[in-house]
Amino acid sequence: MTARRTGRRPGNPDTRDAILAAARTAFAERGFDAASIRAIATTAGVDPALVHHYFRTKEELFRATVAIPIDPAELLPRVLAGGRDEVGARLVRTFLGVWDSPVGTAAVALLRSAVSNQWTARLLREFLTTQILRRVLDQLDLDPAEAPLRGSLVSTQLAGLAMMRYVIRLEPVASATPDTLVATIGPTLQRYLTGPLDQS
Amino acid sequence: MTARRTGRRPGNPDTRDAILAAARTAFAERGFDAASIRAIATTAGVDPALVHHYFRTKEELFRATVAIPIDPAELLPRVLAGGRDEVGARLVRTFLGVWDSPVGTAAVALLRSAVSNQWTARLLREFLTTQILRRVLDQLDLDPAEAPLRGSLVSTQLAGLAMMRYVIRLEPVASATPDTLVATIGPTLQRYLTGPLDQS
DNA sequence: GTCTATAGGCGGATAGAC
DNA sequence: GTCTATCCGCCTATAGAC
Repeated sequence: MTARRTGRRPGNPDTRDAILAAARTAFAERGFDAASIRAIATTAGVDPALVHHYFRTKEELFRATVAIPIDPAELLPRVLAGGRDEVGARLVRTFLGVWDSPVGTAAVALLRSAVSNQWTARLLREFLTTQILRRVLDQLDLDPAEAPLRGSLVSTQLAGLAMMRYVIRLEPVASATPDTLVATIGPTLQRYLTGPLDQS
Repeated sequence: MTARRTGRRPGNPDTRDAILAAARTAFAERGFDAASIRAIATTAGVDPALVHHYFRTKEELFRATVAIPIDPAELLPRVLAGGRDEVGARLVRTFLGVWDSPVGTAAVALLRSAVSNQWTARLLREFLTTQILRRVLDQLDLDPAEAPLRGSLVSTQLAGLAMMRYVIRLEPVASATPDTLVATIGPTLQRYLTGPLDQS
């Protein structure tokens, strides 16, 4: 009776991590459909059959790839702490912090895949609504009648920022400094969250 | 020597149009990679080989699908006419008019494909920069040092709007009336185009 | 113009030997 | 745990008969 009788995942941890890392970049660069298990296995230096051995299906591999590294419960308090008037700026800065980090690879994978694949789109939509938007909106104590619209407006701006900066790579947004984007896009989010909804 | 000795496209126009229509919806719903010539042919009620007969390759079929119906030279004057202070609002309204129309199907196809396919991403990027942004920015007579940033900021907001409304279908943005979106997002574009770039 | 037949490739998944 | 062998499917594209 060893100490790890429960919760132990099957397989050699090193091999498993190598597959996960290769899968993360593959899904981020090509999206769910275009990424192939065979290519991922080659990059990881393992046999394709091993990928199935560890993750059973391509879908479960994708889930393991994107689900692990994003934990909004840890980040959001930092966004919501501090003055209510700077929520927009802090939201942009935190957002960029996640996407510019290694963790952002998983986010790119999710966004890329969500566009050409129905069930990943649903995954993204549910992640947005239940994990991010609801928490932010709850904390800001908004009019319940307006909150959903405010939340989805924020989503449009942040999704577009991610698309242009990390997927399409449109300049100069793709290479702009976080400070520039915080200064320009922060006020937009601020107005979507706490400003008037009709006129600027 | 008939009147149409030159410029006559090969093939039966009806069949050709049926293929084009089927291709437009297929590319819009599934993106370039996932859409198949076989499925397009089935929807159009023709033989797969005919698709190649008319359009040679899948890539040329895609080009014919998205290139024809979008002509910014016709729309942009409407956006730019009138007061400089309402450019943002008119830009949103025109944008929604295009995407909500049948023509918008081609736009969805381009956006969806651009995410999982390099050469379509380049197609979209060049379309944005040379056909849309340059014309708008030129007409507004902006500081040349700031114009590129302003243009790409506008792109982030419009791309995100398209993503959430037409691809991910996040509510309530997906079902919002044009008036609502013009009132909320118009001011954002207005500030990106003519407002201060540092603070709101 | 239209269709049949097929070449030639890559994909996910599985069974079973070692 | 790891790998070989293989099934079975879908794809684009082409040659050539009708």
